[in-house]
Amino acid sequence: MPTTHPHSDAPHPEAHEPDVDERTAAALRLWVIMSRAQAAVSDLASADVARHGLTLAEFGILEALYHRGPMLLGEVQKRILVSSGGITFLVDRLVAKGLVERRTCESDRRARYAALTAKGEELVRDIFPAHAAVITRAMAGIPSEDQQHVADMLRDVGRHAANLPPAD
Amino acid sequence: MPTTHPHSDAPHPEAHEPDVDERTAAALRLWVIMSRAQAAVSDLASADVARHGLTLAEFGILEALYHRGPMLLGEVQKRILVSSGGITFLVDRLVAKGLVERRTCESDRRARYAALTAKGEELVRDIFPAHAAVITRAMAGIPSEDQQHVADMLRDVGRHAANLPPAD
DNA sequence: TGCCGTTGTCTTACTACTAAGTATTATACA
DNA sequence: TGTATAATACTTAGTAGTAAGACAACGGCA
Repeated sequence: MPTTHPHSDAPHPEAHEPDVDERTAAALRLWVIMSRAQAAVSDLASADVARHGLTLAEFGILEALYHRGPMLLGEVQKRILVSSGGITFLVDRLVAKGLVERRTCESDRRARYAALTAKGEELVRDIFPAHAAVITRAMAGIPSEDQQHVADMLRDVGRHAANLPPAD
Repeated sequence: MPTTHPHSDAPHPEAHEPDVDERTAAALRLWVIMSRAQAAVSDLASADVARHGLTLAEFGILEALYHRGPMLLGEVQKRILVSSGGITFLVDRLVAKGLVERRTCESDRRARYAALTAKGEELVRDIFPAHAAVITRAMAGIPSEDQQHVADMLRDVGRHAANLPPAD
């Protein structure tokens, strides 16, 4: 017998069938799912660092400085994917919190380094392990043995997208 | 002979080795790569819809309404992943542009539907195919035959992250 | 019926950024 | 050398959102 749902799933008369080929439909589905996954993990990570009064972007800077040592503002900017004005603003905030200091660059007087203060270093040491654990647990949705492979493919997506003409 | 790089890759004295196990390191790498891929595709998609004076969030609403028909604001909100205030604001903007209209709900006088106007419908019909093509090309970084599999895994990451306790 | 917790939208105040342009310094070249 | 171009950080103004809460209406229950 034909089953009938309590909620009608007949399409609304004002709805339109998506008329795309299966290849396109698969890409669009993947794009939506990737965005949702990224947003979900991002929310989780944000909530985690927010407990310490930090933005995800701020934490990213601290972590980069912790693991790489002092960096030029422009280098940090490229790593964190933030605008030029944004990096100035973020570093300002971290300086105000006493976690980061600016240093002049001997060989280029335009450039400034950002470096962790002792307090900043201590903070990263304190919160990094738990933060890494949160991310790791979220990412456990992908089997450990597949993670490298997925990462390789996603890296390719990033490269692909970055090299695509903005419009054509 | 030992090759020497022009740029020293000796770690900076103020840098710290990340002391995490390989499993954690892999998860963190994947997280960074996923974020970058998402950001790159998002930038591309934003630039594409910006040519028509739209935000990505605005386009998402239009597309959802086009393919599903009129929806309650709350439904749209869940689909677009935006705050409750945000959906009001976004729909306001789309109404101001003449692309969307609000309709009252017969059975619940609190609720409002959002529905495309003729102009909105025409706009989606105009720009959706090219937009889908942009996304598809970016996503081509992942071989077509792997896309379904990757989508399944990422969906799991999203579920994982959403169900994880905010902090523990 | 009248109350109470819930739901759906909207309002207000705020925030974390971006975009665009400026000042300064470095670099390449005639 | 002097000049044009590029790179680096910063400034200012603006924007797309969020968070918290108010208000109205619904639905269950005594």
